Amino acid sequence: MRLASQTFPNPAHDHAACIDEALREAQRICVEKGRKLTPLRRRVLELIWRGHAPVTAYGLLDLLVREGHRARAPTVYRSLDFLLENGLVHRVESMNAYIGCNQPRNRHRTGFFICERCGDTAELADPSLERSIDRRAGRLGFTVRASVIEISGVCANCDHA
Amino acid sequence: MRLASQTFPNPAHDHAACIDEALREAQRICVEKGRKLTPLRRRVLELIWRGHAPVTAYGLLDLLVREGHRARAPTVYRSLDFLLENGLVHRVESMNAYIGCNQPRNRHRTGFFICERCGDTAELADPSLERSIDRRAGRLGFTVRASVIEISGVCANCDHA
DNA sequence: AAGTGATATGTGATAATATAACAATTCATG
DNA sequence: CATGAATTGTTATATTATCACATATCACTT
Repeated sequence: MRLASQTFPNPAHDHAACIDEALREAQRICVEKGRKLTPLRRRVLELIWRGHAPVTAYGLLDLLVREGHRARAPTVYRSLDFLLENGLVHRVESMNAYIGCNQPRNRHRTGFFICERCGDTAELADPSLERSIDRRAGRLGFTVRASVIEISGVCANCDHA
Repeated sequence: MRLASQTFPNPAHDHAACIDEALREAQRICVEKGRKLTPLRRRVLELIWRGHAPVTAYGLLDLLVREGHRARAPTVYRSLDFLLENGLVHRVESMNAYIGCNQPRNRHRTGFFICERCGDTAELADPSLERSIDRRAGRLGFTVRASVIEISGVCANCDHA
């Protein structure tokens, strides 16, 4: 099973399975890397995967506190740092928010299509987009290290609604 | 004369002329639109054009205060809002910073190549990049409203140095 | 020139996002 | 169980951004 679609999630998909697979995959990756997916980190990742929309750090903090965890900002940011380092989540710069990575084994340069209505976000590695960037970088003599590609608009689900 | 290059600025370029042209063009655009480029807004724009690297809002505030202006955060943000609305500056999401727009007459979707060493940034409208995004959006049934494309790395000037 | 409404700016407070610094705890390993 | 490394807790603070309301300025009318 794929972790998450390269398109927008079907509103009817089995999201419990989706979360479950994301957590299993994260666990496997951490084991392989010799990193520890502690209960806290695991819980934060799970909360991020609650939906397919980006969540803010303070949103996560709220969720943790609500469920009785005596957490503060640094706790959340440290977990996020761990998850980011290990490619398990991405930061959405234009929203100061975080979203689960759907292909954590690929050190890809991905882009996000973010729906302004429902918040749902599709992450995708688009080779033609990457080639465009690389070509342009080449012409500039620019060495690419990281790329932020965040496209906002309205997804098909919301457009039809 | 072009407002600013579509490539990285030549370190030897006449930056005073660069600023001057940006301000004249901004003035013309405001007149055409019936908007007022007040002394404050003009000064903020000028400070943004001090260099070719993005500047933060509080960085601008510092500069204003240093030159004796009794400014506070809202003053700066209001000027930035005006300049953004009128396409005279862009916000760089990945840096929480602002940079002068080099083609303020085009309602373009541009991308930024940002040098991590010197901060200098090249803004460019890349039709092939736009096509890639539009094609992908089309396949997703996604309606694009805005795009954030920010590529970080090392520019040729710094790479050779 | 004075009145009026719209626009712009000043000012103090606060919200939202993120990190620093140090203490306490846990955990793997010898 | 002793030890050091990694993780988490805790307090404070830095950074980025907005709100709310007061004041000032400007364009237009009379």
